[in-house]
Amino acid sequence: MSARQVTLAEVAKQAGVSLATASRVLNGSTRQVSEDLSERVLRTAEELGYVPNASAQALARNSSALVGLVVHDITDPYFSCIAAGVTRVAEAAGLSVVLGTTGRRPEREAELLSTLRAHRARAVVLAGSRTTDRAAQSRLAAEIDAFSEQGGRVACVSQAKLGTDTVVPGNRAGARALARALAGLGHRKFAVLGGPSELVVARDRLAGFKAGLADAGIAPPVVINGAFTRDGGYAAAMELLTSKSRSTCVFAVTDVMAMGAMAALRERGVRIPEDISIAGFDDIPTLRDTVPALSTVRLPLEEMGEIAAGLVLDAGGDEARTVRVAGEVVLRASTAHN
Amino acid sequence: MSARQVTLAEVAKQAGVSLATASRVLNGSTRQVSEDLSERVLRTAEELGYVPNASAQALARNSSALVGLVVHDITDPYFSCIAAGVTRVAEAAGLSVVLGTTGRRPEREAELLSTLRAHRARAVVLAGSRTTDRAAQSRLAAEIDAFSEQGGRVACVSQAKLGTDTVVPGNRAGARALARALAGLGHRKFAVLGGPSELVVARDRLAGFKAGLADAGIAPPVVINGAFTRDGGYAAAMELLTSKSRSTCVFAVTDVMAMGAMAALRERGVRIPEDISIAGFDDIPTLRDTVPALSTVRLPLEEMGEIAAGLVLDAGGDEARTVRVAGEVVLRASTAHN
DNA sequence: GCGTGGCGGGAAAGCGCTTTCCGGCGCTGC
DNA sequence: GCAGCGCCGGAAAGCGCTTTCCCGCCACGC
Repeated sequence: MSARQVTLAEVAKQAGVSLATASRVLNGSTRQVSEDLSERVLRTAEELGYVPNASAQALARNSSALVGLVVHDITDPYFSCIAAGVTRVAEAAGLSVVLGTTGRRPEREAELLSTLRAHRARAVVLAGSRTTDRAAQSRLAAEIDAFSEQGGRVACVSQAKLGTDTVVPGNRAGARALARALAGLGHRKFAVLGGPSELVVARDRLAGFKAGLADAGIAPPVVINGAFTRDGGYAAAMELLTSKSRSTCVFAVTDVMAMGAMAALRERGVRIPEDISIAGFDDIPTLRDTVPALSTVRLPLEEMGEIAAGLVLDAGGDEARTVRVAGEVVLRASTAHN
Repeated sequence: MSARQVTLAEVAKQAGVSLATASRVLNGSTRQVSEDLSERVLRTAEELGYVPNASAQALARNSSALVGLVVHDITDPYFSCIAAGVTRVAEAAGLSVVLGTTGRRPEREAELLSTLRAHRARAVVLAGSRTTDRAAQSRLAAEIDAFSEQGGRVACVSQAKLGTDTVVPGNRAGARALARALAGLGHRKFAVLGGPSELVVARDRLAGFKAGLADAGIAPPVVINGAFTRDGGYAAAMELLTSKSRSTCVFAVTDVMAMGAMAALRERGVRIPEDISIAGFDDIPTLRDTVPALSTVRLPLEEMGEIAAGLVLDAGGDEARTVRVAGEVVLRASTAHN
């Protein structure tokens, strides 16, 4: 084992050309190489099974074929959808995706960025939710600066960051429209299962929802915060049930939380939507077949990943670009007239 | 922008030591460095914000801090769970995961492996399902050889491959046990929604299920093949419905397919489990809250990812190791007595 | 006929690290 | 008191590639 790798030098020697020529042929350069030399090199490379050493190329070019992707939890369908979009675009561009997961610890984001910088990643997509944790934020900001100084681009999904390209889903507007739609069904008493208050996404959705209720002249909702996960939704719903507030409609700021909440409600014998209506946010594809079908705000998650990757890959100016994607209210069986 | 990166040389100069010493301090070497020099280097590195150039290290060491992970579709919860396990272990070991997706095209697997080889990835976990496509298989086999020759380790999940470490879920045994359990509920007429016949996983599960039915003295099931996806399950179930076979119980070889199948049945007004029972395989966590709760065979997916990563990261002997993980039959509300 | 340019090939200088090898120094053991 | 050894620091040789620079060659213009 460990038969050493075929190098460019070997190919060049075998083909009877110089290193420079071989390099020019095998890796697009601006310089031309004559037809016959070129063909000879190509053939030799093929015969020898030459595979360029990406580290060496990265070192020589000071830029690698890697693009980073940072998510909280790849298991969460929200992130895996975005990841699918990012990888599709990156792979189409001949780049490899390096996946980093934070496990929802804010400080990991900066660490991962630093690693990515060490690898001279060409670009990185930050899909995590922005927190309001000051220390983590400023450490992250510093890393983002360092990363772009070094020549890499960074794009964020759903979090506007200092001078980075951004894909911004209509969290506020979507939640607001949802609130109005639910009010249109006749509901007057609402509860919101919110995410942790330091997550900006959670806050935006909550704020939008409140605004929508206000639009309809409805009293502010009861708000219960929980983790941004299935279990968080479950716990929040349990808390809601014991709180004796008599809401007729619950908005969970995330489809995944809504799933947990529905489980809790069912467990307690609360019927959906007869006893209580429930809506989520994201429209996770994997969850579309659940019963009752979940009312939600559809976000084109994979597309958002593609857009982010697109932004980060075509160099663009120095200008930070922002692409807004709208959420679309989708009312299904989990919400009924009141 | 593009303020050049701080290099080891700068740190060394600033700290007044040689390159060698700085390298020894900053990146664990066997050689000792005196207390005061060591501390000086560390401090200088910190002040300057030194981050080692991973490409250069990889080149010099001829081995990178990258481990590959190849899946068909990161959006599929089966794969995202495995991915979570792999990344957890890899990140804990200070390595970065590069994620490759095949989009279920068999030939992509070899391509990705080749890219990974170019990057001198230390190891790779192949989580895709093995196909019986001869050409793709032999191309893949060649790449696996090349990869390990070059010093990288490769592990497969659910597909025994030439001399690679493997994590083998009990597909056959699990499906067999499931069949017996369902027979125990009194069912006598079964249908199986199988995956594409060239996928070994699909075939194993089907074979195991048949064996289980045989154990119980039950006639072979009607088999309908479809894609290994939600839509595949939907289509297969539709076909089943039009086929007029009067099965009382359906086994979809995958939870995701089962979800599609349930959607199809519901659409046609078939009640689950009153009119027909249905079971899946995998026990996808995201799908555990669906109604009716899906009977299935539980596989510890994240753990499988962890095991695979563990195998591939601790060097081990030349021996190819195989770890079997058992599936556990979980009967829930989607299957009823007949 | 000779100067001028353009073109394609090759030599060689890096890119930022790791690691081998060498040399100096302070000990130990006789 | 000195040979010998272990220890630690530094010089320098790569690792495999890209790219600059130079050089020879040919076509062309006067």
